[in-house]
Amino acid sequence: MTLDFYKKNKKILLAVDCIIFGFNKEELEILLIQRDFEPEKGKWSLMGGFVEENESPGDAAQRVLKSLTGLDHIYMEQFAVFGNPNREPMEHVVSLCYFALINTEILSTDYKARWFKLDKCPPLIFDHNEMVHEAHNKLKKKAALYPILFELLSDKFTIPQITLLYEAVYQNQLDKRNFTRKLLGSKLLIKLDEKDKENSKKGAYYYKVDKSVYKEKIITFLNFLPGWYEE
Amino acid sequence: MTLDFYKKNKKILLAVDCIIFGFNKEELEILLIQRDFEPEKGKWSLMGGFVEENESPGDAAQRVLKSLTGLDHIYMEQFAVFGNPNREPMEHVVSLCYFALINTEILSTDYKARWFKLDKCPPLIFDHNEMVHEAHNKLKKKAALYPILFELLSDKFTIPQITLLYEAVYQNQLDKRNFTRKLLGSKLLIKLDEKDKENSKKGAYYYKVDKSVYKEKIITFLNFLPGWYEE
DNA sequence: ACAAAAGTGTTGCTCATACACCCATGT
DNA sequence: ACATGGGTGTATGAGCAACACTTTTGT
Repeated sequence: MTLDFYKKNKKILLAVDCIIFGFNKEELEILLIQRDFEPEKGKWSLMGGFVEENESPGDAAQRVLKSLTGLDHIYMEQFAVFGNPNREPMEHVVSLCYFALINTEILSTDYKARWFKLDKCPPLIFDHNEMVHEAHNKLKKKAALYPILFELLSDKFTIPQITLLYEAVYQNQLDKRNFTRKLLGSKLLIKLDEKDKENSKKGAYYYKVDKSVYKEKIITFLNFLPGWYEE
Repeated sequence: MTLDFYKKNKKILLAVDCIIFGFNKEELEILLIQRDFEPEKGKWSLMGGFVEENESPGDAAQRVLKSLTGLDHIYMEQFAVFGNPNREPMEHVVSLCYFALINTEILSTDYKARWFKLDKCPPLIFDHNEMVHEAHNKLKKKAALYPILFELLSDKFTIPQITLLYEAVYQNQLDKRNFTRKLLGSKLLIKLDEKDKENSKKGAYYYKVDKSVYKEKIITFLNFLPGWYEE
């Protein structure tokens, strides 16, 4: 074999597709776009794009995320590959799937995308519904061990808000009292002086994430949800 | 945009690289090949190949694994993407990384590959050393929650053998007494009548995996190694 | 008899769950 | 005053780490 080894026609289309999660204070949502080109024009779809010659797939995914949300440095993780030769009708496209977590509030809304509640997701093109389902599963597994869900919240937040977030992600009731204790025990939160008085009479203190601890914990097991099993 | 959208020259080379783990009764090993073509001819490398037009990346990885080991239906998992534009000198190649677990004993040895102890891995081409390192990390995380390491053992095995395996993977001493209890408590093992008398005077009973429980547990958390933290 | 490895019993501790209860405040 | 949601205290039990101890058998 020679250098021609590389020249044979083995190149294929490589795409990235992004499952963008957001949290609207009550439910987990994903950001979808309406396709404005064929095939499947007009149908809802994940945001995606092709990996260019001179970028890495991770860069491609960040580029796609930025083009849709205007945001940089989004938390993002590659979690699956969809590559059946017939998954798209026109040609064999291998897709690298990324899930991303963004704080909805920062998002400027002049882009032609719409938030959908995860459990009211419309039919999507190709195998995108399956991707969404796998992304949610992966998110649940990851977030049970790593405190990544804070990426979905603003800089300051209350403990009831975090609890609602976990309940939305796991579609499960939590004992708010015990969960509060676990959160505080994690040493991940810094209590602020301010209180949120909108959602209760007593008011709930705002907290922020201790970034130094977070950086540590995000690469270490934490196990926020013991006793939670997948599927 | 039209169908020409797909026609633009966005195709790139997509490869799969396989980190093949084996266990020689004492240490964790990986299977490497000596490259017989340029570039980097003669240097050690992971086994890899390009994804063809009409196959999925998973199929490509199984094809690569079979071509090197002669084995079908190998346990395998995609765990990373390496795709920096300059990771290979000739051209941009995006590589999907799979780790695989095989039982060394089944392996016919007439293939031009060699087992290396994980901690005595030679310098490899490109970013392959980094891939091996990430594969090992991923294996540790996964195996702490799922009983996948049995894929590395023969159909029957003793508890001391499993313990050695876990010690090799985590490069850590285990309390054999407590670990024994945990293994038996998992209900994953079926005790056989036969004993292995070669490694001790008393002899250790052989066990086999209860496949029905295994199928269940392999998709559910088990937490074989609580208190083990990554890195 | 003794060494050496397999495997069991027991204890103390941590931590998750369950739930009673107090706290702060708007109406 | 009382309803409402925020938050703390405390008892129970499961499971893990530590380690003493028994079991089996080749020499």
